[in-house]
Amino acid sequence: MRADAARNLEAVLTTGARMLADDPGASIAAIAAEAGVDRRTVYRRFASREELLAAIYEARYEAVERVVEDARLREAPVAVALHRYVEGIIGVNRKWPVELTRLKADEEIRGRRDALIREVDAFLERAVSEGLLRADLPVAWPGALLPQLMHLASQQMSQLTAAQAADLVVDTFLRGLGAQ
Amino acid sequence: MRADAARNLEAVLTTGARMLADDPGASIAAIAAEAGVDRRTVYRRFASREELLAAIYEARYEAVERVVEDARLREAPVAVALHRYVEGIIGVNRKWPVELTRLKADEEIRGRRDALIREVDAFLERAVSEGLLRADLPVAWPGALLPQLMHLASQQMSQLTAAQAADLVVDTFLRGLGAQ
DNA sequence: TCTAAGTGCTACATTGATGTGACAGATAAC
DNA sequence: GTTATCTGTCACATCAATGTAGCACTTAGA
Repeated sequence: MRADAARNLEAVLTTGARMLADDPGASIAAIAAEAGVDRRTVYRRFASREELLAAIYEARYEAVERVVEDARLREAPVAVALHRYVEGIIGVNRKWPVELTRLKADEEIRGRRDALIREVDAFLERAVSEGLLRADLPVAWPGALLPQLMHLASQQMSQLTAAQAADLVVDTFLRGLGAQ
Repeated sequence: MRADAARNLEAVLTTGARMLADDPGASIAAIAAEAGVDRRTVYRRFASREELLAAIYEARYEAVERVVEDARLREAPVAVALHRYVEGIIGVNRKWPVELTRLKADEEIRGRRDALIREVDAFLERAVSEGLLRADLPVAWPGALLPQLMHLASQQMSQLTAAQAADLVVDTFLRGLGAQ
């Protein structure tokens, strides 16, 4: 692929992620314009809107999978792994802010998503069994809360670096906002 | 208004809130079908899609305002007011799960929204000054976190009553998920 | 029972987004 | 400088959703 074509492709993907996160109904024309290319150029790369979305999700998943791998959720000390995971995901959220839940579930993507969820769930169970997390709460709660916290910090605390935002998220996750 | 018309109107509003929360691009035809009425019936009540959305937002705002009022955020003991507020909002979230942020900001609605935010922010400041909340975190953080927590509990913990979900939210908000 | 209010249905015009075709011009890579 | 690649533009077909119209039918409320 020619270098300018690669640049345009990258611009379309990241711009698309940003705009679709803001408005899931954003048109391809609007995304193309914002990315500085013609609508037709997008259609040359992606046969349909569906395919563009899939490519964006794919890009995000790849980034998330790399973060999970680097965090070594199975072996590293839980506190260390947690912080590394959170910091990594905040970075991903900022580059690929697209919301995944409304995905029309390509079978293969769904499988990868489930695998990631299982990985993180297993990690959280380890955190409970090693005494980092409380054991007196609904099992689904930590796994649901953590992504929300990371999402929130990624968006609202945009003046913080990913590392600082991760400090805040981990601190909030473990200690809450109550005094003492 | 005739009683059956009022029933239909109510069904359109609540069904619309539910479907739009799930998919912001849901068509009026789909909402009408799900609510068990004809598309044309919706257009008789609301001149445009815009107006239907405004009516749904309006309904949600009214419910939120009632909750804020009942919680007596200015006078009641902070711990009591917090729990009452959280429980009330979780109830509202469940009846009117629509996401407000993407609203096209009718001027009057925007004003009411800002007033609500100010009210809650002032309450959270009081909670800090009375020693319920930590003072060593970014000021915007608690105000951003609390709605997310309530949203999460409303959706994910659907098996809990509003009161139980509020217990969970308040406990998480104040203590976090860390052991000890 | 009567009547006005409300609804469902069929049909139609309009708009905006999607997706495709052909071609001339630009530019990265050699 | 040459060439294969990539792009922008004009044009067109299609499709789904929005919004409107008239008419026959149903039903709540007196």
